[in-house]
Amino acid sequence: MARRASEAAEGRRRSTIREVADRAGVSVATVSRILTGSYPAAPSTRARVMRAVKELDYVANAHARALAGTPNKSVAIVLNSVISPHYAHVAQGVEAQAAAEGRLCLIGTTGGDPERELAMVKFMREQHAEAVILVGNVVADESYRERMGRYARALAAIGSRLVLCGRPSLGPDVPAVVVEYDHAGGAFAATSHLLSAGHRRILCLGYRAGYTTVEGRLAGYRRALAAHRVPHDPSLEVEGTMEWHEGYRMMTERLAAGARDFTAVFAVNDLIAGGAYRALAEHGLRVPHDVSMVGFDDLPPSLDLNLTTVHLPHEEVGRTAVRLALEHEARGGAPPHVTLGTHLVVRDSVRPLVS
Amino acid sequence: MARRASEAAEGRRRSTIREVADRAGVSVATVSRILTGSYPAAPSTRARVMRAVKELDYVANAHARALAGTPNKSVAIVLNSVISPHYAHVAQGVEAQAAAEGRLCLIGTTGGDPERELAMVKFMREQHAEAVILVGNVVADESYRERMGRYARALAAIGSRLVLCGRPSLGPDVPAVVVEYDHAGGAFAATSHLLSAGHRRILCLGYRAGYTTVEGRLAGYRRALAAHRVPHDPSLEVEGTMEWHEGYRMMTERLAAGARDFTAVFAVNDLIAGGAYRALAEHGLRVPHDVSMVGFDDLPPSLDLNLTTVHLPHEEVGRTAVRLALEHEARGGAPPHVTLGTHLVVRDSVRPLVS
DNA sequence: ATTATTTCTGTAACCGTTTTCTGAAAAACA
DNA sequence: TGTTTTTCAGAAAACGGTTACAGAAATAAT
Repeated sequence: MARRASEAAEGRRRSTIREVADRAGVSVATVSRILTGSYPAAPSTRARVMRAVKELDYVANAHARALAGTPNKSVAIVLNSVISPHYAHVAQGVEAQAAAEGRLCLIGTTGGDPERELAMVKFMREQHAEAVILVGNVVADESYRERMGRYARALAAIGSRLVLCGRPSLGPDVPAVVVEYDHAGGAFAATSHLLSAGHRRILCLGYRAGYTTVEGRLAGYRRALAAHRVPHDPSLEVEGTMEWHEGYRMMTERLAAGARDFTAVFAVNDLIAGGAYRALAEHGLRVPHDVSMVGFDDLPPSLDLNLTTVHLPHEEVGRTAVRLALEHEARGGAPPHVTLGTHLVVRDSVRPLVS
Repeated sequence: MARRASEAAEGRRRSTIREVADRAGVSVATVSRILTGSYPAAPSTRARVMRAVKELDYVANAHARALAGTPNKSVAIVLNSVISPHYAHVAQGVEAQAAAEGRLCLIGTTGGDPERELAMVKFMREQHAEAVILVGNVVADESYRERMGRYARALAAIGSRLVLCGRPSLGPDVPAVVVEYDHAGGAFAATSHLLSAGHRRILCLGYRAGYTTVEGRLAGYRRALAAHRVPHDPSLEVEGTMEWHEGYRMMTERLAAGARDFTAVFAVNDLIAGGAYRALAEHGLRVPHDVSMVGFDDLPPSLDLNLTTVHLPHEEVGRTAVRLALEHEARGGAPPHVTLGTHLVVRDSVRPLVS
């Protein structure tokens, strides 16, 4: 009994190409050639080899194969978490494009911790990933910037690529492909939409310093206000993270605090919008009848809430990241930097302000 | 110019342990020992080696390392798609547990195609994954069953594990770890909740033959009806896939077809519930005032809709899958089979029926 | 029947590590 | 100082494939 357990623990060796060769009565070279299809073999030999493969349930050792020449093509994606719908959609795009280009997809998460992200990049480099795709926000201090720069250059030196996805470049000395969204443009459009409906007191939910995507969205919000000559009121910008319960908290606190001093809400993402929506409902306030609202992301919750929101091409960003990285790997030159456009999806969460 | 491009295309070789050794004036063995920490080295030697490593930006080749002994610990997850929140949560659990146990996480998607799933399993076997975790539904015919059985046995023979996650066993001759949900139990609870509120005409949205999770949920629905001695009416079971727009379609068609012949809805998942919700709203019907509703999954949309639903421990399933697979790998014996419980989360989408 | 081709298969070097075995130098002891 | 023990570092053999090179067998050409 104990023996059986330890036997299982060790795990019997998997069969090797040599065993296949012996069983088929040929050399390992012949087996290799037949399996990789790199050279025509006599039909009878081929049949014998295939039979041996089947009988032994042989599969090649990807590590050995990678070592010997045929590189094991793969692409790595590193993100905060898989459960955030935004990241999930990007990951889906990456995976799809990677599969389409015959690449395996390695995945790792960081929980938003820059240290873990750096460790992941190093790890993926060991795995010989052809591209390491970093998705989403981090707060990047100088030490981070410098170390990530080293990694980027090291990757570039061996024909691999660092890709920054949905975040800005780290500077000219950090050779990385960048695929960004036009956060500011989207926020400008969303806020303008509210302003055009006559709203002037627009609550902005989800401000947070250091997070570049949020900062971009906030900038768009402010620019729109300025363009409509609406004075900027800092008290309308509420700080919080990009989660449902934070949206709920921010709105609940605001309503509890006293007078309702806004007629519309710009949420920096749909999750926040969802939480705020519920908080409003609990205070008997309805969207869009009592309060207008726009979100950002166009992820599933906005469909349920019938929310007007800014559409981001999540999957396309993932696909583009992979495509550009592999193209650039082949072509060389300066790493491309693209900004993908956004557009407003108008549903039914905004009403003209009647005063 | 052309030269520069081709130079980039080839990608200069990455530095090897030999180059580090030469630069530090020691042998490769010493470098290896210092880097793996497998043996104490003299401080001065150590310093020289570390400096060389830094200067060359050296990282070990994971493939060579795996080949030479230290196996490259990894766990593979294979799922239909990453964007489905359910799969995303499971994937998160898998990734978290894998990281906690010091494993890399390989990921692949199949789009629900059994052939692609089989190919993925083979592929992951080549990569020496310690566990291959299959998540979610497939329609399994006899040929699939037989081939997957072969793979499972081949994996078992080398001390690796096949894990079926959220789907039933393939039979006693297919050695696989199974981590299931109690779909029927959850559906029983959800339907009973509606029945206890006095509802008798309960629409079941999302029936689909061959999909085991759906079949389990449907069975629970029927069992609850039987337990309350409510006659079974097949016309109340509407066929559709598990997506938002399908929920919308099913409900829209139902309402367009004529009389409203139900007072409550049991959606086989929250996405369907969300779509149905919107369709109801467009017909001026409100949840829960006019129609009661329960969903299944307890994923984000249910929070936005304030939906009473069946909670599934998605992440826990992922974590359990990894944990059991690795434990079993170490211990041996018969592969474990666990069924994780569910519970009803009561929010505000059900009202007692007043007749 | 020879010779010249063509087609197929075997031998062996190599990919970049880890690790066992062994030897040299340094430290501890007498 | 000579001997024994301990520390540290090197040489070389794996690991499991691919592939350049060369040789044998089979076919085609003379």
